Amino acid sequence: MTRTYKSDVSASLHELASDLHEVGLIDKATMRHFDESCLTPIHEFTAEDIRKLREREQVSQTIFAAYLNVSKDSVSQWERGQKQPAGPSLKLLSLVERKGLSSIA
Amino acid sequence: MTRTYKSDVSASLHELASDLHEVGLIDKATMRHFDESCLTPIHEFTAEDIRKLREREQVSQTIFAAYLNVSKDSVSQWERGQKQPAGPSLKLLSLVERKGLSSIA
DNA sequence: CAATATATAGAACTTAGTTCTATATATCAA
DNA sequence: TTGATATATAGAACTAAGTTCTATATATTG
Repeated sequence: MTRTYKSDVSASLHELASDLHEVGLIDKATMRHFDESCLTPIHEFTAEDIRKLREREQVSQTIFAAYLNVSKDSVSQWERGQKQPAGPSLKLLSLVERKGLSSIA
Repeated sequence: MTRTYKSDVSASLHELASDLHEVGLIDKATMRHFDESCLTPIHEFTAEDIRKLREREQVSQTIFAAYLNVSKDSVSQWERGQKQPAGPSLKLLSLVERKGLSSIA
């Protein structure tokens, strides 16, 4: 199964870098840049994007909201372009986009 | 590797329930209750909890913040009890707690 | 010494996220 | 048919999360 390959590699790489850091072979700045370069870049989501994403996962706004731990009204507002998801919400939407709803169950 | 077993099961179960729903064998209400019962319950995090969690992952506030897609100041405020993480932030903290930082890379 | 990483502290600001009510359909069971 | 529920839109009002900024302090590193 290749589905979790990426995160396992990330975990291993981080552990290696972390160990190298502890032993003093790489400094904190390098460690920081390493970590940040590992992070999947996060993009904006249009109202349309969000609705498509939710429909791809075949769930109602209520269920989608429950997965993200936000209110159903928030999801509704996102999909109508009345509110823009920010910070941590964008992160969760990115995770769902890349790894599916069940990855954040 | 057992690390992703849980989410694979979740995915499969959701797909099965989803198919049963499409075929009309279970209604939307049941589908909703099914999905919500699948979600890992989310609890509050004290300032201490968050600091411990971050230290377990061996990263600075800055890096931790980058993973969650929040500002470093927010993490600092959480750890000092000045602000309480809410909704989507709590969800991300729960994911990190259960599956590790790399699971949300 | 100078520069950077890390973390605390506090203040001011913006707006995301919540909650509430109302409206409208569709589905489903009695 | 009727009543109850699921789903979704709409708008208003409120709270506080999250952001950004500045200042301070310490430790580390070139």
